[in-house]
Parts: sequence; structure tokens; C-alpha cells
Amino acid sequence: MSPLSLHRLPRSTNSAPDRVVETTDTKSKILDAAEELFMEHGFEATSLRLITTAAVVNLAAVNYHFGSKEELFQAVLTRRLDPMNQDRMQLLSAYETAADGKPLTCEKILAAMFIPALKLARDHEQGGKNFLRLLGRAYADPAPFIREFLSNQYREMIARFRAAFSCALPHIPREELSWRLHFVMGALSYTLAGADMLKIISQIHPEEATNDELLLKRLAPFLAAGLRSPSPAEDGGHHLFQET
Amino acid sequence: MSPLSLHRLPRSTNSAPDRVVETTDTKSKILDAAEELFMEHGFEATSLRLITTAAVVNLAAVNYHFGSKEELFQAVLTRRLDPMNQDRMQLLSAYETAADGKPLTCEKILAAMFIPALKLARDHEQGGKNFLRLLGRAYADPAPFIREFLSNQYREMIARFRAAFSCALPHIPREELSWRLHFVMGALSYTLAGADMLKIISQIHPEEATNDELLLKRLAPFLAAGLRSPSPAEDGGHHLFQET
DNA sequence: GCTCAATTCAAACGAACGTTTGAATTTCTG
DNA sequence: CAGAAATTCAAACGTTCGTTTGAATTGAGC
Repeated sequence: MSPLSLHRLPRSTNSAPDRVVETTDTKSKILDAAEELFMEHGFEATSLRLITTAAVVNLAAVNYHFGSKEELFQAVLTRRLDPMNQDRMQLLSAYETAADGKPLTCEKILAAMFIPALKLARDHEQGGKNFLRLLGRAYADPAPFIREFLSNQYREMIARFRAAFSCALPHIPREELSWRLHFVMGALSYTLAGADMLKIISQIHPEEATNDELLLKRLAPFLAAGLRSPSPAEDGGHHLFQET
Repeated sequence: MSPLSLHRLPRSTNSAPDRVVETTDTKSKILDAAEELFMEHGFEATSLRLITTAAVVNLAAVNYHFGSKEELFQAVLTRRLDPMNQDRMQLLSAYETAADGKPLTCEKILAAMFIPALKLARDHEQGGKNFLRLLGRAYADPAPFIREFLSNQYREMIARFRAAFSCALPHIPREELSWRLHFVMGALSYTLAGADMLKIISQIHPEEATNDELLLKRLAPFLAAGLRSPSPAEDGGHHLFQET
């Protein structure tokens, strides 16, 4: 409540992790347990008691190390989301310099978005394989603090990729392109969050449903075709939605 | 707790609403308030006290009329979802008989999915305009009872539309088609649930962002292009995701 | 070995939650 | 109008929540 209710800071700043503690420290144990439980039950339905019990840590440790449940959730997200978006932008820049001024293909730009996500999906030693599903669910969470946090985390990357798509698809009006980028983000996040909805569609082999790499390899061409499709402004203006 | 703790049933069955009560009855007032608040805050974060206060109704009325908070949520969904999916299947059948045996185009099948959704989006006298956003968020909710409910609600419609797409796109393998149908559902639900994420993409006129009709008219051609794109099995097998 | 700060711990806090209860009230029925 | 059923109501139930507290424990530096 009081504006100065800062939680106590740990002894050593995390900026210099020279010596790794032999047993994983409390902070990491909490982050790992929280990542899995938030993914499984969502933010509201996951209690701190569930998290601290799974992490074999005292209940008060969360408020001591992170300040509050909301700050813990943001820490869980930022631990992997920030490096992933940095990777995405660096990869896009690498593609652009390799292309030597020529515009990139849609597939290449989508690859710059997907490959860093795949790196997390493949991450089995680290606990990163759960993270994409948690992220996909956070996209749809109505909590204002989550929406504002994601908005700030994504602003720079989205601007960067919109510019790239704008160069790749010069004949698509900027506003139409914004919509299509929105659809791309939607299909991507829904796909990453899903795997439960797959049971509805079914007819999908279970061993494939958990393979995020094959999943994204199918998604990329699908989205590229949509991105390249003729702009509604330049086609005949079909009346798709005429009633009856 | 006890297996016989059924809530008392209302006096008149709802199957014959011959005489409408002059003032909207308690049950409808609860459903309307719950629809809006569930959309705004999600299931877990919306308390029954918030709902009953907004509906100007006694707290115990929810458990009396619906039995529990979970059953109330299902009632909110089924009130509009069930008729919408019925409309979708009827519209698809009407298109198919009108085509007289010839396969439908992707746009036509997508229209059968979108037009009933548009009818809800346009529904301003009734409170249906909030429903699509609530539905989109329910898709991503991890609560098991929500997932199972939606799975049952959608099973018949999904099977119906997959068969239609299979006729429209005979050159696409069935498994690939299941994936693409999954992407279609993802982009659709995310788009309908969004409008908050639009602030990230931005560059979209606010007055358009709330217009679900324009939104779906942009989404349909995008998805149709993706659905029609060559199957990965029949293209050259590009190595999109080669590293660097 | 002492000191002091960082961390852990058990316990409790007040608030909010979904649900239940039993009486009061309304509404239909005979 | 009397009686019964349906509905509304205020109040409380027991539980769980996020957070706080203050003492116990740990560990590095002098």
C-alpha cells in the first residue's frame, strides 16, 4: 500500500552471476515452479501456496524476492520473453544485411519470428519448453497489468517487423498490412497456446501435436500465403458476405 | 458436496416462453451482467458479488437459478453459442444444396462460419455484441471445465466444416487440412478476442477496431489464401528454418 | 568468535471468495 | 381467500487468498 513498500533487495546484484550456487537458489526454484503452474492453471487460479509448495520453499519467499504475485508473473515472462524478442530482431537484421538491400521474402521474415520461438520449444534441458504455452495464454488474459506488460515488451519488436513486411509487400496498403500482422500474431499465439483445442480438430497424430517444430513449419507457409494475397483494395470487391 | 445437492428448479419450464415478463426476469439480468463482466475480467477474476451487484439482484440468486458459478458460466456461453453453431451448419447446408453437388469455394465455407458470428457482432439491441470477445477468451482459458464444455459444443460443427473443406480442397491431405483448420480457428478466435492487442499493432483506426464486420471481411481473404496454398508435400520442400 | 546483513521460517492478518441457510416475501393455484 | 410453491433476501458459513510480521537461521567479513 505505502509507496515505499519496496521489498528488500538480495545481497548480491544479479548483474554478475560469476559463481553459480551449487544448488539452484530460491529465486530460480520459484520461477521454475511458477512458470509451470501459471501455464497449467492461469494467473488467477494459481495460488502462491501452490507455487511455493511445488518449489519446496517458504510461502513468504515470493514476497521477499519478487515483492508481489504480479511482479512474480512479470518476472516469469520477462526471463525468457526479453531474450527471445532480442533474438528475433537480431535475426531479422542479419537477414536484411545478408540480402544486401533487396527486400526479404515473407517466409524469411516469418522465419525470423519463428526460429527464436523454436529455440525455446526445443529447450528441454532448461525449462523453456513450457514457456510458449504460458505466453500464448498470457496474450488472451484480460488482466490489465498483463496486457500493459506485454504491450511494452512487444512494442519495439512489432514496429521492427512491420517495417520489414512493409518492404517485402510494397503493394499492400499500410493499414491492411497492420491487420494481417495482427492475424499472424493471432494464429501464432493461439497455435502455441493450444494443444488442448487440438482434441477438437482431432485427426492429428498425438506425437505430432506436441512437436512445436513441425507445427510451425506448417504454420509459416499458411501465413505467408495469406500475407501475399491480393489486397482487398485491388481485387474486384467481391461481396463475400452477401446474405443468403 | 452431496451428490443430490441439485438446486431447486424454477416453476415454469423455459421451453414455453409464451408470456414474457414485463420487466426482464432475474435469470436474464444475471446472464447479461455475467456476460459483460466475464468478458471484461475473465472467469476466475469475476466474483459472484460483482455480478449480482451489477445485475441488482441478490447474491444467492446465482446459486438458486444456476446452481454454481461454473454452471452460470456455461449458461452464459450456451445461450448464444448453441444457436450460432446451429446457424453455421444450416447456412453451410444451404450453400451446399444451392451449389447442386459442385464443391464450394473456401470463401463460401468461411462465409458460413463468419456470417452467424457477424450476426452476433451486429447485435446491438440484444447484448450479443460482447459475446464474441468473451468466447475468444474462453478458447484460451485453461480451466478444465471450460475446455471440456467448448470441446463438446464444437465437436459437431467442426466435423461438419472439415468435411466441407475436404471437398473444396481435395488436393490437400487430410492431416494438413486439419492443421489449417486449426490455424483458421486460431486466427478467428484471437481476432475476436483481441482489440486490446490492437494497441500493440496500432496504426489501425480506433473506429475500425471496434467494427467486427470490417474485421472479418479482412480476415476471410487472408485465411482463404492460406487454405488454398500448395501443400508442403507437393512443393519443393524448402528449408525455411535452416539456421542462419 | 563476533557482528551484521541477508535469508528463511512459522504464524497470523484481514479481506474476499463461493456457497448455504432459514425466514420473509411474492406469485401462482385451487 | 387460503394454501402451497417459487422466489428473494440478509446473514453467516467455512475456506482460501495475498500479504505481513517478527523471530530464528545462515553465512561472509573483520
